[in-house]
Amino acid sequence: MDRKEVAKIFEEIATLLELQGANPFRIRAYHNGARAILNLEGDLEEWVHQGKLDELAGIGADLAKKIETLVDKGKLPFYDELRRSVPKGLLELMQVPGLGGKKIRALHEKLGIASLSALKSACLSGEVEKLKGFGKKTQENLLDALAHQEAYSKRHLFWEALEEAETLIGKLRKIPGIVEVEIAGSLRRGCETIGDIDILIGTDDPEGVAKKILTKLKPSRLMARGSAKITLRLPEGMQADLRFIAPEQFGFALAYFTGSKEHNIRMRERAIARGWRLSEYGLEGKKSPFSNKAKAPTEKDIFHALGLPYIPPELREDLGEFAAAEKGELPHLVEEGDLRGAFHNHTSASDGENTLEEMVKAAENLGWEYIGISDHSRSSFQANGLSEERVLSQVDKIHKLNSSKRFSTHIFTGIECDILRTGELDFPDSLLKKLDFVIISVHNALQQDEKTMTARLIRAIENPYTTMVGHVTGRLLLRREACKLNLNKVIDACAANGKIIELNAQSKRLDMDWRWWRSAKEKGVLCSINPDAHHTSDLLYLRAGIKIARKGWLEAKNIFNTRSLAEVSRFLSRR
DNA sequence: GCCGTTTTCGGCCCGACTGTTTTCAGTCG
Repeated sequence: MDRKEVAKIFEEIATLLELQGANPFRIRAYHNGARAILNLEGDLEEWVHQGKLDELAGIGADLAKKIETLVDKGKLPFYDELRRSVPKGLLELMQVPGLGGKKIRALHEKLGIASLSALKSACLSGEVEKLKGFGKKTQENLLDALAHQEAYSKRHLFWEALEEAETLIGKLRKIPGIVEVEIAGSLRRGCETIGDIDILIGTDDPEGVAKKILTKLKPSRLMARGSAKITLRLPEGMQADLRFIAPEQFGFALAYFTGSKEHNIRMRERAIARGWRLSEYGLEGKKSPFSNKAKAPTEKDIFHALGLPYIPPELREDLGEFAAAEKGELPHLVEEGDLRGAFHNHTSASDGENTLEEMVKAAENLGWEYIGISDHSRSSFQANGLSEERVLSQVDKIHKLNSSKRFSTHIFTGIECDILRTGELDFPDSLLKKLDFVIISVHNALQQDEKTMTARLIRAIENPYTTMVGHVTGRLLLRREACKLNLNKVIDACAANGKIIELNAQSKRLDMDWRWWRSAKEKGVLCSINPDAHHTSDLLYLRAGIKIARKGWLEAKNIFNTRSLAEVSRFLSRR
């Protein structure tokens, strides 16, 4: 059983316990346990067999035992028993916004409700509003939630949420009375998918500003409206939380609403250890460094007060940032301006929408020193993959363009070469050696089992002409799971063979996942942030790639395309 | 169920909002 399955079972246990009305801290322990497993470095099986599980923060003797049982036996009697004791339909009720363990228990005990359809009928017949603790409004809200369940529980791609949020911010900045506006929440932390957009607004007049916002934005639905926050649904369908805060408290609120929740808990614990109380409004208590209200503290000031250097938002996941900060070992994260070009760009020769010249022109406009062109290889016929002859003719064209000096951006010749089922590459070495670089990618037979897929990739990585691995797991966010793969072994193979791993910045991919980059970097594997562009506008995806690279603790020196044209040329010619 | 410079028991982050209540419970992040 792999880490994802174990984590999923722990999450389900937490939900089942909630339905049973268990101790909330016990429930939290299972959530934390799931998170710890999902984020551990290396192989879960190795951790189990070395008996080191309880070294992980959040895993104690009991959870370690349960993980061992799951990994070794593939099942857990405690979990099976728990599932038997809770009616199956109650789990799906937990997905309904507004329903938690206690309300569901009441619905089940008093009305025998154990499914979404039973809940709907009970609401329609008016039975629900008669229950103690429920009422007419609750019943209406439940019906509304049931009707829109799919839309309301939907998550969004980072890139789409970012575009939406930036448009929103643009509108907000024009509203009088707003002193400061910032994106907070998971979007600011650079998470790959986003539930809702969190915006923090600094103002002395929350009432007046809220009114102006509601008139101007015309939300399709107002979900909540209080004095400190409004929650609304934007016309485009995304949910936004707008929170108001006095300008002098902005730093506290920004830190708080950026999260993550787990990071915040650690921050508050640090405050308590120093005899203070930290909240979104301030740091209070005797000898608080901020008792003098002369100057509004920034996030940096708050970290300093708690004995820490500034921790960038992308790292605030309680995944080791505190330990690193205390040792002065926080990474100096890569920044947008560090990139000098990128690889993995398609043209209309295969399935891109723009010609070679248009792509190079767009790169030049962005100030890139170089651009790598890599159309699909012949087996990707669905993407109009190139034959050997067409590759050679494109290479010829690029050489002529380079020597013509028509563009200030240098063009590298390349290919996105299919990895066939066996791990063989789609083109013979005789062709691959004529190219500046080779990206190897899996585009078919994604269903292979873990062992086969891992061996397939490693064989392709060992080809001497391979430069880098493209979208390594093949996942499509919110649509298709990653293929079954032992990433740990793939990373080791790249380290052993001096191969680069791509961080595919395409908004739907963001692959390899940020959780793996720290260990890749420690093993000395280079990252190339690539847009996988099929249109000139896709080159901008690099912004998302940078965010994910930062989330993976990467520095400029870990990233291939922060290097100069001369350095990159030297590296590529060594193949 | 986890955890420990307040250490093997007794804590566990903290506030906003809604809807049901008439001071608070439940849910959410």
